[in-house]
Amino acid sequence: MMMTVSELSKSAQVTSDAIRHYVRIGLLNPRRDPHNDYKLFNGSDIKKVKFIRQAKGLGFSLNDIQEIFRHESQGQSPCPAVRDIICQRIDDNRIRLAELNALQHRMEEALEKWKAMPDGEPDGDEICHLIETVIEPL
Amino acid sequence: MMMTVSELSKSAQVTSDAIRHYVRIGLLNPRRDPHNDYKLFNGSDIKKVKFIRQAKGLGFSLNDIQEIFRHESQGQSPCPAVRDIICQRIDDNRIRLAELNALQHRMEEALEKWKAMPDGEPDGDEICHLIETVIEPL
DNA sequence: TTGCTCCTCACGTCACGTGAGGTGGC
DNA sequence: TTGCTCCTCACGTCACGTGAGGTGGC
Repeated sequence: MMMTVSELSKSAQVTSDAIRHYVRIGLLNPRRDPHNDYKLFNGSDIKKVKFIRQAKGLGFSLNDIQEIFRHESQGQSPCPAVRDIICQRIDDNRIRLAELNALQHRMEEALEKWKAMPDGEPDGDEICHLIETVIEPL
Repeated sequence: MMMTVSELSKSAQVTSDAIRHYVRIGLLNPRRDPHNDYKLFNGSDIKKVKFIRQAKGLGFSLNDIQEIFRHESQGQSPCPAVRDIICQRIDDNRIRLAELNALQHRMEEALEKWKAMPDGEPDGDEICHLIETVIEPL
């Protein structure tokens, strides 16, 4: 049951370009049709791509996933690394969320403040008074 | 009052690499010392870099800022474009925040669930049962 | 011959950071 | 000569998307 790029992409619900990308970086290693050099995937590749989707949905990067696959191919349990990585991603994302929330507040406050302000014409002194009147985040 | 890269970077509170990057993409156009080819900035460049910092803090990209500078150099008010851009960024960021919040919940739920689960050894069937037992986001 | 899918480069994205290799002034 | 700052490439980051130019099978 060998399949081509587009067949795999349909089975696993990702784009063909994503599949090609995964091959490029070594996440998938399909055999080749000796006649036309087409990539040939098997059932294990479907499982891998579905796994990639799940792991990405949990915040794992393709590099993280590479490492999980390496553990597996060496007969080691990836689970300890997986627990470590997700803890790191949770912390990272908490910081990211705080930053983006702060940004959202700054943007909304600015927009509100600007409602009462006219557009300014360039006067050689200010670049854009709307932006320059906003209090700095730091 | 001409200044070098590092002098400007100190006055404007950004790294020298950032200054060099802004020159590279044309946000700044310093004169050159004919003797040693050093970049020479003036007072207007300090104002520009400070403006860049403020605009970035409000969610504007360097491309957005390029456009604001273009308006200004053509004697047009950048304000209408600035209002449009920030509305777009507010909407974009709202979506991004919702995504990252959902991701945070998924990650925290997974970590919680995994506390009651043992590490698994590779069995040729599963890649990592921790990840594979998590419900998919879609 | 026409369509469809497949292939491989190679560049673009965003805002820098980071070597590598070399220069001018004290 | 030694240190310090400056300079210009040019690559790396993250996960693909997007042409460009070409091939095999119906």
